[in-house]
Amino acid sequence: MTSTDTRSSTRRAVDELREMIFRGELGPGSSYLETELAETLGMSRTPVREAALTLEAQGLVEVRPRRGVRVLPVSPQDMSDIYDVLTELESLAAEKAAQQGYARHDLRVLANAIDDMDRALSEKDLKAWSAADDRFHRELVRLGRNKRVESIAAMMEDQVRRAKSITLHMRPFPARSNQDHRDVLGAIAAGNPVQARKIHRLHRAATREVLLGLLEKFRLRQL
Amino acid sequence: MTSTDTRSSTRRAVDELREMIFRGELGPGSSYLETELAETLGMSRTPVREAALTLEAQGLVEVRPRRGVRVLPVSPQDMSDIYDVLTELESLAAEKAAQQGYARHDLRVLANAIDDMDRALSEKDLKAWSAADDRFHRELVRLGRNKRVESIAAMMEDQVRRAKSITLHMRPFPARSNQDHRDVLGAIAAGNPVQARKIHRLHRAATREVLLGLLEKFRLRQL
DNA sequence: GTATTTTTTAATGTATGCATTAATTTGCGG
DNA sequence: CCGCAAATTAATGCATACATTAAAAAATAC
Repeated sequence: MTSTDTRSSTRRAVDELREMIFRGELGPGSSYLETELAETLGMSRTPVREAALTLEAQGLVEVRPRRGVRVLPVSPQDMSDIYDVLTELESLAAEKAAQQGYARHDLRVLANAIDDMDRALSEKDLKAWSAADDRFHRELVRLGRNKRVESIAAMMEDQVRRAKSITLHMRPFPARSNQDHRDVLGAIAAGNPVQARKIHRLHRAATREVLLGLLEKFRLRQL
Repeated sequence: MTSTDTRSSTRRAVDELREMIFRGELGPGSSYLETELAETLGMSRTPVREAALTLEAQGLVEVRPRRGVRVLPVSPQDMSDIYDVLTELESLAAEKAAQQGYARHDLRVLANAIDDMDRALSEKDLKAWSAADDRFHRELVRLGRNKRVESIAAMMEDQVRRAKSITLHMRPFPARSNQDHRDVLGAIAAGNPVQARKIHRLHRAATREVLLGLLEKFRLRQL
């Protein structure tokens, strides 16, 4: 574990800081000095600075001269903006995926994710459901075959990760959700781009409403 | 000019390298060692490295260990991907802008850009036309009031900047284009989100087709 | 007690040095 | 001559040092 880590220090810093942010170990809104972080990660400031710049570009932190690296909190407005972007880009991906002429075989990751969600739901395992849901969305985007969409969607997902995991257990049980997933898969398999886009857009819009409603209901101004 | 530049070296490096990339002084596909760039910019490697990371996150260069900083070329596939993203996000912006209830006054930057395009066209000044066109699109996105969309659209525009300026003079005279702009403006002023989205989407899709057609016609595989 | 200026502190921005290691060149056997 | 191994080169990754300067604290004036 110590000797076989071939990653550069900068890379390690990026990976570890990301995880710490996702786990909430670096609190949203709090600031950390380069020196502290370097100390924590057991390396010098140089790779930490480079990691901070990278994370800033990914929209996870803000580097403020002399005030340290600040973990960006996510407001309801941010959530709204991000889900709007995801809705557009994933709908595009669904449309494009339906145009690729994929065979059943190409769609099996998607199908498996749907099955996993069903299973997780029947076992009331929200965490597993959420993981499978992410897998579905990520694979859908991948099938759309647009590198920019892939990386932007990944960035947006990262930005809402904390907020999603916090609200996961407040959500109404996502029973209906999987029907949408099946319909999207069906439209893609049938090579129907218009339908794929339309269904997925509605699905995403619904998720957005649920999420934003929760933030409102529980007065979550900052995540 | 020397004493009043308050920007940090890293910031200067980012700005100057960006400009050099846009102007083609750093050729697409070519690589440059950190040392060379530092030499060129008259600073040490540290800020150059940081700038390179930033530019990498913006999708303008690729940092390859021991092979230097490579200016990313843009392929027809890239153009296609990027225009798809811009089409989606700007259409969203147009829709949202139409929902904001903007008064004539709020839309005057948009209106001015349209007038500038007309003027530029009548004077056959393509460069001025292009600048005004960019202004129109940037302002449209701004009016959509979504920070993520703003920054993503700016990134995508940067990535195609070189390619656009190269193909500018190969394009058919963009005479009809401004009617679309006026219609979008009209739909926003009228508070008609559906219409605004629809028109803008068609407008963008048309631009996309023209651009991709040009790349095909002139066999531009790499820009 | 509050506002203003001065002093102090400390975090950053940048340069530099050096070990590491990928890439290149050289040398050697076939 | 060609393929492969050893030696060399050089670009990077990282640590470190230090000047700069914003922020904080202290001192002073009001």
